[in-house]
Amino acid sequence: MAKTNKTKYALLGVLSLGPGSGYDIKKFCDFSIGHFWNENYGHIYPVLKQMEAEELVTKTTEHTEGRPDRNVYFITDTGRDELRHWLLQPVEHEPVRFELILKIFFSADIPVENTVEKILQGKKEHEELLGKYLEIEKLLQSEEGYKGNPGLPFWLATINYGKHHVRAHIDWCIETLAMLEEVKHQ
Amino acid sequence: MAKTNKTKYALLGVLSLGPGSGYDIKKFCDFSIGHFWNENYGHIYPVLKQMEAEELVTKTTEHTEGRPDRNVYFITDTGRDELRHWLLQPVEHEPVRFELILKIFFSADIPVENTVEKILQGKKEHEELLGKYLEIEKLLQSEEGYKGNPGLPFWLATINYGKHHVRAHIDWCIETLAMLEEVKHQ
DNA sequence: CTTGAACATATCATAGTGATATATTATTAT
DNA sequence: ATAATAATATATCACTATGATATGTTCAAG
Repeated sequence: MAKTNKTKYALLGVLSLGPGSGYDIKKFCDFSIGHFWNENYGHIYPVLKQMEAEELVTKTTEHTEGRPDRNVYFITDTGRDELRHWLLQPVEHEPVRFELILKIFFSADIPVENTVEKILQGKKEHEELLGKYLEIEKLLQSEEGYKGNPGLPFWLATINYGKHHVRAHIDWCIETLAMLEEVKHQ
Repeated sequence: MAKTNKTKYALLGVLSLGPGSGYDIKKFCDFSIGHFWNENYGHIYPVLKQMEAEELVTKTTEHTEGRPDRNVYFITDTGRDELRHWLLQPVEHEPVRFELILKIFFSADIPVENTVEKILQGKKEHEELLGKYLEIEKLLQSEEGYKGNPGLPFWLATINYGKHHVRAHIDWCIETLAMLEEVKHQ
């Protein structure tokens, strides 16, 4: 059996919150779930077509002046069933590939300064991410529209996931920088 | 420009530690770098061929009785240069896809028990992983062969990375389970 | 004496990535 | 005023990655 198409379920999930075009979906992904889920046009458009053929979504085309037609997709009842079914399934094992750690593993013969540079760069990026997460968290916890929404605790949990992982990364950076200092003075 | 082939550099890295067959490389990946880097045969064999054409590796074929020929690959000086060049480059941005978190995000209408089940399962798996990492760490720090090896601090850093991330995940599980308890009693 | 793990290479269908093509409108900077 | 660029919108391409499967032997454990 080949790999299952995860994009399909991600798109069903997004469309379950409201109809939208491929472009809208991409925007939503980048803004709301981008910190744990990546989507790109190269996959969104073909998968939407495939989902239409499977009757998981329907399409209405809005004609606009100047710009290309807007293909707005709506989730069907079949689509909601398929999403629900997938949500109830246990999570599949996911392969990992952390390029930074791969480089560290093979970096014994590389000038320490270069490795330090890489880790400092990653630390900075993760600190910025942490700031972003704290802002989103504050926004979600504020009055604006979200209060009482049954999805809120779940959205906060995804932000909390980001916070934990980013902090773990920052802590690792600090410890690894200390290790590299020791290596330098040997 | 298409994505750069990361497998190539991973294989160069493994072969820089010593020659081996595709099968040997796969074993090494699973055993030594599997906690942060995934490789599979579907990519190893074709990429080794491609690397041979690029003269990054050379091949010698060992004939054996019964079993298929063993194609043993050796890294060339060109290969070492290419590896070194890649190691010095900054780390590229990597897309993320955490299926568990995607499911959590869309789980407001799913029975809480089902979500609890998923998180408990993930927590258990990560606790087992943590145990495994602590064992590997102890092994690396013990006398057996590794003492004084210039790679040791770097290998320990990759294990430390695993420890931090696994602990972050476990902590998130605990907090999320508490959140779900609250949701249940509302 | 049979089941299964280890040894060893290879291919296939499917899935995912990032870049690019195309074209208009609105906004911002010089 | 005008040039640059960001936003809106869809689509495709080349390449990379995954997991399953095919093929076939040897050796150890039950």
